[in-house]
Amino acid sequence: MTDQKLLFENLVSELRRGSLILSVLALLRQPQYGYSLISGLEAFGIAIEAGTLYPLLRRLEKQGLLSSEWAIDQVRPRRYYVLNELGKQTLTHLSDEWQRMNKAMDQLIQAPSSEQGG
Amino acid sequence: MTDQKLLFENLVSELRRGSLILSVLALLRQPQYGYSLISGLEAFGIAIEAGTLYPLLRRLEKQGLLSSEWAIDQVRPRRYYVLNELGKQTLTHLSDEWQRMNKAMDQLIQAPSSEQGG
DNA sequence: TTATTATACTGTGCGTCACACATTAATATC
DNA sequence: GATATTAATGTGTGACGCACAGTATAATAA
Repeated sequence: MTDQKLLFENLVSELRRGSLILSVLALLRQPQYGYSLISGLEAFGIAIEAGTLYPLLRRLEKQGLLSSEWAIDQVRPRRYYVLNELGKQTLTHLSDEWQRMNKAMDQLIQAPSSEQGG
Repeated sequence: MTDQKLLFENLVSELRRGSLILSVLALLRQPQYGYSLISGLEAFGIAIEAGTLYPLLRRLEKQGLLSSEWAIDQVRPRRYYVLNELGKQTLTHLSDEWQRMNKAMDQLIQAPSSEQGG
């Protein structure tokens, strides 16, 4: 891979970074286990590494946004995560913030350069 | 500040993080100096710390997306930054990626929870 | 004379992502 | 029956980048 491609990949990583948590929270309105989250997000075109997701889930649980439990009555043992009350509130707040940022970014990107600066 | 507020601020930071570079690049289609970027972004509702911006500008220049020069013929010496060719291309690519992510996030957030999982 | 605004910069700490790795078992393939 | 792939969950380390708290200077405004 060329330097420029590496640079661009890096910038995209950084861009994606912020939205990771929000997308995970959004999916977790319904109970999900790690592996299903990965494929679920991928179906939406959002890539997340297992080594990123699992620590993230633990962190979010530690911060009190999720609760989790093992389901052993399935083909394979799975640990299900789901939003709790604080998690739902946080999702709402973060969504609002996202929408807000979104409008700002749209204006910024689509604003003709000539109207900037000055 | 309460723990929960701190937590939320932290999550918002993380959310904002990805879009910082994109918004800076977008403004830099026109020559800008650091301080004008800060106020310019603030006018769009995007907060960025001076201690975040200046290292970012230097990094982007080092990565070959910007060029900069001092303007000493003004009331105060200012260092102007502007996108170069690679920077413009990068901005285009990142914007596309942003739009893509955006659609995905919209679907994720607005999708009724009942259609998820399973 | 003091406070505020304008302007640029640095150093350090902390949080978080990505990558590589480890582990186990159910399927699918040969 | 042996081998590969998929399903599933984790850990440890490195590197990167933001935020915060500073430093510094000078032009304005009070």
